[in-house]
Amino acid sequence: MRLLLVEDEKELANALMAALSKQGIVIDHAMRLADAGELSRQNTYDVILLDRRLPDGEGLTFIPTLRRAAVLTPVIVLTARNDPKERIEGLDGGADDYLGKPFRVDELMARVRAVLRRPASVVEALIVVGRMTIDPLNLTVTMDKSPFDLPRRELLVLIALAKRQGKTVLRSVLEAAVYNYEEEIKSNALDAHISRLRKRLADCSAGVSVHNIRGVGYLLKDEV
Amino acid sequence: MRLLLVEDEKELANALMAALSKQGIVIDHAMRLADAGELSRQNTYDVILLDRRLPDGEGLTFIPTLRRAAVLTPVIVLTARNDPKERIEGLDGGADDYLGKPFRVDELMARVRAVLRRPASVVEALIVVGRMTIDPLNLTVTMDKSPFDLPRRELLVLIALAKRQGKTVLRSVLEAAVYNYEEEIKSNALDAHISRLRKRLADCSAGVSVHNIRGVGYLLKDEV
DNA sequence: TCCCGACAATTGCACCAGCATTACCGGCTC
DNA sequence: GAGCCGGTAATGCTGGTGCAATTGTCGGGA
Repeated sequence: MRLLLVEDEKELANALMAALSKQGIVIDHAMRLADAGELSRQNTYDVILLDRRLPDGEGLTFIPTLRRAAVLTPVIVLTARNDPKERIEGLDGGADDYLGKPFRVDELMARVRAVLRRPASVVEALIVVGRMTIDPLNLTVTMDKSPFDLPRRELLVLIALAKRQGKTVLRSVLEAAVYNYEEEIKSNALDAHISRLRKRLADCSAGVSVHNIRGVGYLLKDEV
Repeated sequence: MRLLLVEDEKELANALMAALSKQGIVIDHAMRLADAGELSRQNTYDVILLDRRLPDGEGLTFIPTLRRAAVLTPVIVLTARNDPKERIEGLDGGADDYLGKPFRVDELMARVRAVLRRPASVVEALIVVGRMTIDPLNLTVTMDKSPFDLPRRELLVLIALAKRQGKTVLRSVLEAAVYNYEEEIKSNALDAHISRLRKRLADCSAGVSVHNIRGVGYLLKDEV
């Protein structure tokens, strides 16, 4: 097994490397995000262990970078920043697991094993629907090849719907897609976005429409 | 999303159910392992939340039981037993995640989402009957490959029947499939749903029909 | 064969949760 | 301060669902 450790505290890193290599695990060690990026381009890892506080930035930003490069390796975030809010940020930032420091090496190993049990995740490609092409990674939409700008929240709704194009998306999933779990939604903000999005799509005759499944959620459909 | 909560502390269970059902999540609640087993046989869940200390045994033993029955639903263990040793036991026991009590509901939700991000159980069987294809996991029905929308309760009836296609489904089982075990039914609500479902299936000439076995239950049959 | 009681099917009705739309307004940016 | 974005709330609307009354069907016993 090959593992990438992104961690700037030398002591911890060395301890980990000592412990893990005893178990036959190959470890590459990066102290900075830049190095980590380089390494991950050159090698294929089974797991990435990622510290959040790094000399050249917040570790979490590394996850989107990876995914954009179609690297699906599971990421476990290791960090002292371990209150619930931070953990939620981490998980929703794309981490597969989140482990607060200090931790025991054998717990870490257990989590590594748990993460590896999971089947690999999918790559997200471009989604074509109606006259639109949607890039969920770069958060862009083009319409007949020319850029199509949307307000941020409407964009997020559209992307969430497009990702499961033709299938119903639960209302709660949409909410999760549009809102940080901190900012809770009062009132019908989501409905308002849907309504505005619909109007916009209709105005441009985008070739798609948003349908409602009462009591369940919404779905995006190609128009016939 | 459908979720099985296995937890014997009523207070916690109620709080969770209140919070989660607001997010459009359907929750079934079991207080004992035995009930959990029964429920998991009758339904397909997206996630299982599992307490360890249960009146009829250690919760962890439930995981092998599930896997042996080829149920791949991810399991998140919730428990007060939260020292590292216990956590390792949990994760190596097959849990996909492990969350110590007390926890915040939004952290739980974040972990649920993290676990669901993997498109794991795509393996789930689709049920084909007549011109319809029924996906009991996503609660969707397609008819000749185009989506076929049904009211929620009728959908649940149809799925329950389809799962035992050609075999009789007890009236009581149907009721359990459609209603939370809390909300009891007065009158003949179930009959009404059956009636409406029949009408709808006939109108679309779906190629299936719902038969009654007097005094016992109903069954779904391919039309000849 | 007919009758009767029990169970099942159907349908109209009424209620209300959930949805759609729109106007308004505060905040942010340029 | 003009304009866009986005959250809130008021309003009207719709469709799903529970209920009950009515009608239909089955099957056993006289």
